[in-house]
Amino acid sequence: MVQDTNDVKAKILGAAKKLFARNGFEGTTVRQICEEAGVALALVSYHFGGKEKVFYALFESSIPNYATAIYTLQDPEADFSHFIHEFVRLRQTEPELINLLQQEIIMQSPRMEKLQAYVYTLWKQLRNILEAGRAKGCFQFTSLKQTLHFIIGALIFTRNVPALDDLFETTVMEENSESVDEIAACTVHFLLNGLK
Amino acid sequence: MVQDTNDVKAKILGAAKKLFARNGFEGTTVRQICEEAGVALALVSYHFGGKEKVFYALFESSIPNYATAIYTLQDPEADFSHFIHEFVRLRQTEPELINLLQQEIIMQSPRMEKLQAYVYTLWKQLRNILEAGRAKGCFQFTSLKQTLHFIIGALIFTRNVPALDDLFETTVMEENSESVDEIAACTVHFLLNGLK
DNA sequence: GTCTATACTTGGATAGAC
DNA sequence: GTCTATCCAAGTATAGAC
Repeated sequence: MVQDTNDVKAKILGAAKKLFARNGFEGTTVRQICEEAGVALALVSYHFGGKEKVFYALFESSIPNYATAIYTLQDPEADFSHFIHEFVRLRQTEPELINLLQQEIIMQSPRMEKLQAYVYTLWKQLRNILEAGRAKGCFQFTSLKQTLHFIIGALIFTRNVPALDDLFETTVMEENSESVDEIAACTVHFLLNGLK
Repeated sequence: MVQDTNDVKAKILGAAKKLFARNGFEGTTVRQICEEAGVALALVSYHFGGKEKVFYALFESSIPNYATAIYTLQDPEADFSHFIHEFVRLRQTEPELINLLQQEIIMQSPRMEKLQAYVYTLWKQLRNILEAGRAKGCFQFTSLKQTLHFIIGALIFTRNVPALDDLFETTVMEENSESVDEIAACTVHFLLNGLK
């Protein structure tokens, strides 16, 4: 596989990531992707075998590398903090991908079937941490299901939401350009308190 | 306007709500809507003037009636609790609508422009409550922006997510069939702790 | 007001030249 | 490997009968 091939494939993936995140899978056309990527229409089919294959290729490259951390569950609070930090980092690194994933989850799209495996291991870790914490007495909550929904919802909800920007128009510049670690620390603090 | 007209319009709205929530605006066809509603293809255009008008009609009926509560901000904790209860009730009453709204928000769809007004008043209330609580010292948080994102994310994230159901397969039946008030109380508890 | 049939547009995928 | 031109399926909206 020569260099040019990788260039084109990467350009298509980049364009698709941007457009899928913004307009959804159905709302994005192959023509848009190719125009954004600056390549001919036929190349999506040639390199990937169709629009849907491009979609899956987006996740195959990024997500599996993420959920590799092993949690001992000896110190659930530390594990929780680590998990949140990792997720916030992923969300900052790949906002479009998280955005897209969120769409597919709430739509219960037919594509979720193949994405399920990635997502499951991710949230299974979180569930294990929560249960270990409850057993050890450092977390208190009545409904595991509700608690998981709170946390996942708070984590996955995209930060780049113009519809919310209006809410900050009159605010003093108190919190612009926060670093990943600051955001993660803030998130851990909020969620950990919720578990008391 | 005779009764039959309302019946057909209601059937179309019901079908559209269900399908939009599940497949998104772009992922839903007028043919699907009409088939689901059991009416002829032409009637969407006849009664509403097109697919997009059906979409807006869905929100015009439900959302404005919601955001009418007035908050005095004398007791931010009580206001917060009331706000959460109202939202949880809305989410339980109109899960498809919240689902759809969430999609449109995170996609930053072109339709959000017309929905913005509804959404803005809703979250402006929440923002006011948070700021009042911070001023009075009953809420502590560093970033208003992050905090709003946590709460909105936790609230708006759909509860009916098959992709998450697998996470509960081995759980004992600890928390099935929770009532609206139970869920709301649980939510208030979690989020209020996060604000300490 | 509701139906069937159809016009018109757009989308995904491919054929074939280079 | 990449392009242009084209095919075919599916979409929205409308015309016209009832």
